[in-house]
Amino acid sequence: MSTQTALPLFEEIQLDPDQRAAVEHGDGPLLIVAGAGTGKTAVIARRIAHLIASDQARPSQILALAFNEKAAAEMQERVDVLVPYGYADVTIRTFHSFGEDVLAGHGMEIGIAPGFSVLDQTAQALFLAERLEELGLSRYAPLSDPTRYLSSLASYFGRAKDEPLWPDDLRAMAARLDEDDARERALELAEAYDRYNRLLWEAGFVDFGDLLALTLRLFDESPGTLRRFQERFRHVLVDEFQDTNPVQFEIVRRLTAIHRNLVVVGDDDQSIYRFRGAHLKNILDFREHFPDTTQIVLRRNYRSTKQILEVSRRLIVMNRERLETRYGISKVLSTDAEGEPPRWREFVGEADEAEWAAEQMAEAVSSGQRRWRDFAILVRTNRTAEPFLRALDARGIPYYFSGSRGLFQRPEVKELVALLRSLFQESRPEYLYLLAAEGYGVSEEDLARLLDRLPLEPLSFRAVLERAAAGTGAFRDLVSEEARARIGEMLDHLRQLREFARGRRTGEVLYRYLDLRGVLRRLVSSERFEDEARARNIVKFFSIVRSFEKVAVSDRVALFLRHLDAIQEYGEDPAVADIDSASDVVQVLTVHKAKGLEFPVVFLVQLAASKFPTPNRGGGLDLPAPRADAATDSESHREEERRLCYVAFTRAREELILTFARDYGGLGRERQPSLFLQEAFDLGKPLPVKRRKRALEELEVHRPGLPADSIRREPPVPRDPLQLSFRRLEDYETCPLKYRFLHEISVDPILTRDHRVNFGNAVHQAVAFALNRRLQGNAPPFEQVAEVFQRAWRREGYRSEEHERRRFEQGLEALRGFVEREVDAGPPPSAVERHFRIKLDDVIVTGSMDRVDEADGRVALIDYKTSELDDPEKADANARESLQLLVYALAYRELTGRTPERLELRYVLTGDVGRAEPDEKRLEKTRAKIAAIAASIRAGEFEARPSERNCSICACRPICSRAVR
DNA sequence: GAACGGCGATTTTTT
DNA sequence: ATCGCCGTTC
Repeated sequence: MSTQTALPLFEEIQLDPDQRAAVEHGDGPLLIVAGAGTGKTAVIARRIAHLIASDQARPSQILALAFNEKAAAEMQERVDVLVPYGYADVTIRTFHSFGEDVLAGHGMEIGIAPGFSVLDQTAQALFLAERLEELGLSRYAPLSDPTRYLSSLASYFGRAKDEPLWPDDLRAMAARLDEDDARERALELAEAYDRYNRLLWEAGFVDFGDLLALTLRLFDESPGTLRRFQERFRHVLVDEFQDTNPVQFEIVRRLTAIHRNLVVVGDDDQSIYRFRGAHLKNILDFREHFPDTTQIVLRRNYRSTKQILEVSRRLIVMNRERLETRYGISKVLSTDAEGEPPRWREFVGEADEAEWAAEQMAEAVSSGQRRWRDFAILVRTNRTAEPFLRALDARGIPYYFSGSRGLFQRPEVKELVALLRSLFQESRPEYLYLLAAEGYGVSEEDLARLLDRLPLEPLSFRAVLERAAAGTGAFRDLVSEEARARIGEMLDHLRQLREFARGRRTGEVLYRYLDLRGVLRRLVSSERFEDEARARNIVKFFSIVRSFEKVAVSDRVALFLRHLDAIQEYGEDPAVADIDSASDVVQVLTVHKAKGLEFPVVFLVQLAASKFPTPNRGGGLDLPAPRADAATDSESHREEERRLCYVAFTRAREELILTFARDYGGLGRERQPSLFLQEAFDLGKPLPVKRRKRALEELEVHRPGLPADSIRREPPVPRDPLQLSFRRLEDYETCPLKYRFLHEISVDPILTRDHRVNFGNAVHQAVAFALNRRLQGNAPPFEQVAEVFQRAWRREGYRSEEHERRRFEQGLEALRGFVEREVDAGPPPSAVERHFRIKLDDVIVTGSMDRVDEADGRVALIDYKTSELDDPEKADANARESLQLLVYALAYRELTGRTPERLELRYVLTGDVGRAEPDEKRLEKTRAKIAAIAASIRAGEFEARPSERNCSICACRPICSRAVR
């Protein structure tokens, strides 16, 4: 857009010749290829104004579609400025809201419930979860974890609607797949999709995808309705066309089929939404669909310096799927602005990189050259932004970080959730723990001493806290004076609130709590930027409460908590609150979020190999298309990433600074610079790899972190002799903090037990019983085994009675097979549940082998598994690498002086067996691993190792402040 | 130059 | 649990 600030008399604003041609184009299809910074939204707005001013259309005959609300709002704003007073009823909408209107007005013509409601993402997840059993799933709802695929299913259904593909299409495509396994999976998904749609339909719901897919169906099945829309909207304009998906394109094709007044604006080089169904082919093939289309390429850039554009171009021409290569056109951008060439810099560690960036900004601001808001730090992923936030925090630089989720992970929100649960869910003492630790600052040591009492007393955790606060009897000197006071205060607040909560709404209860604690007063009067963020997050949590109040039959806290359970269980986690974008703050954004924005100075960071571009990983569920070969797939992923990088480059007006570090932790070697850095700067061959400087990164861990986010560190206590079991080793390996929680603080008694643990215990007991009887010489009848199983069965944790029933059946069935295979037949065991206790160096290792077979002079150690085995081919590898079996092998050798010949994992549910021979190398490594873990424990190292994978199945998640998602 | 094995890391976001 | 990268091995 022109930098000159003309008065809003649109005839007078300068247009360059190409822009003018686009604005004044007459009838018929028009493709405007608008490179970065060429003023495309301005051109659409100007064109709308021109259509009106030149009497080609009345405002009500114009429809402008954008793909998100931000873009629609911006367009609206510009049109409002340009159009003379009183001409404001141009229809400017997102595709989805346009579809919603169409369906609201005409949906009944194809049988859509009048007054349907639209399910947002969260509501859709809840809907799916509630009706999971009705979807006819087997593979995609495993009994061990029925909701595992829930969000994948939701996005699979969404992708299908983006096309759109209907259940019969999916079935037909599935049937054409060659491979049996792939075909079965695809058919299961097609069936579930069909049932999901029917359930939605019957309940009077539509999901987001339906807003488009059903609109298209309506147009196809109700020609009269389509006709009405065609006659009403004589001109249709589409912004960001490169990010539209097929169903959106089909909708605009229908709408413009008669008059063909379709204008699309887009840049094939900025298509970055493939993951949500956007198809580059919409824009690449536009000319095939409209052979008579006029094509205008905007080449004049009004944003960046020549130097920035040159580097950007050097990068983007590496892509093959482009309009330039397709049609031999030129998209070279021109500008008069000159500036410094973009520069790149490498650093040793990620903290250096972040601190350097923060320092650069601080200097420019303190010298008066820049304001904070002139800067943006662009990151590829939200989760890697942390070092930058830390560096900004450390210097007191105000910033805005737009994470896309994480509201429930914020300590201020966790505290509120813990409060509500402590009030109304006595069965979830873990939240009482969390409230005490995080909300009221009771120290971990004090809490640990209280937890230690728990197994000794017939008391609930709450009752133990009561006694500790009262300081009676055995509890008198258990906790510090300070802890006593804090626990007392907490219990007092809980009592007051429980009284207060009778007949009151959730929001009122929360408000009362905040008032009691003086939280709002503190936050509101604070000058600190983080406190404002905290306050906004609390407000956002309240808005979730409010939206629940709207739909809930009755707003009791208990009901809200169930709602919250569901939201959290199905992986929904709303974004943290937004800040006022007008503030003078540095913006830390993902590249996706930065699209459409511009900044005088852009730092694009973490441009290192396998950070950006991200590795191509399948994930998710694929529509049953004949799979493209892997090479093509990974190439098109790389091209999408390259476009993303191009978008990032072209956000910069004056300065573009690219950085990466050699070391981001992890990787045992130095990082290479990103492929894109090499391409853009023509660096040629990657630089030689050096070993990474380990010590530096180790220090990173101890750098003062974000407040309240790390567990308080205590001096190591004497830990000799250290006793480790396989379970402890594994827990420590997974996450040292998990080890500390479970085995040192002993939080176990207050955690809610997972149904898988209960299931596994019951099966194991039955297996052990049967094997023991066999060992004693007489195989028991199956009924007895079943009885043991039944007695060991615990009912906790299942989704529903139906789930529990099916799981029980599955267990029985598996045991039946097991008894046939291994009790009624086969060799008898030599030992069952063989306990051991051995000393390896200075560590006592304990454990219990499920089964030992010593027949014909060959020894086999066997462990029974009740987990599901997806791929039987992996069984041997699992056995080979099983830490558990390796520990047992070491133990067996220690006990008997001989190495077992074989290690086996037997999967009770499927009957699969994984076999391996223990090899000396692995045994040695295991021994070393045990020693290393022991050393770390002795040194008091309990740094959390949070990851989605670890945390999502971790029992400690409710009480852990380091848990992710 | 292919095959294998160890090791580390595990998105992006809108409606 | 899986996949990609990269170094090692044949």
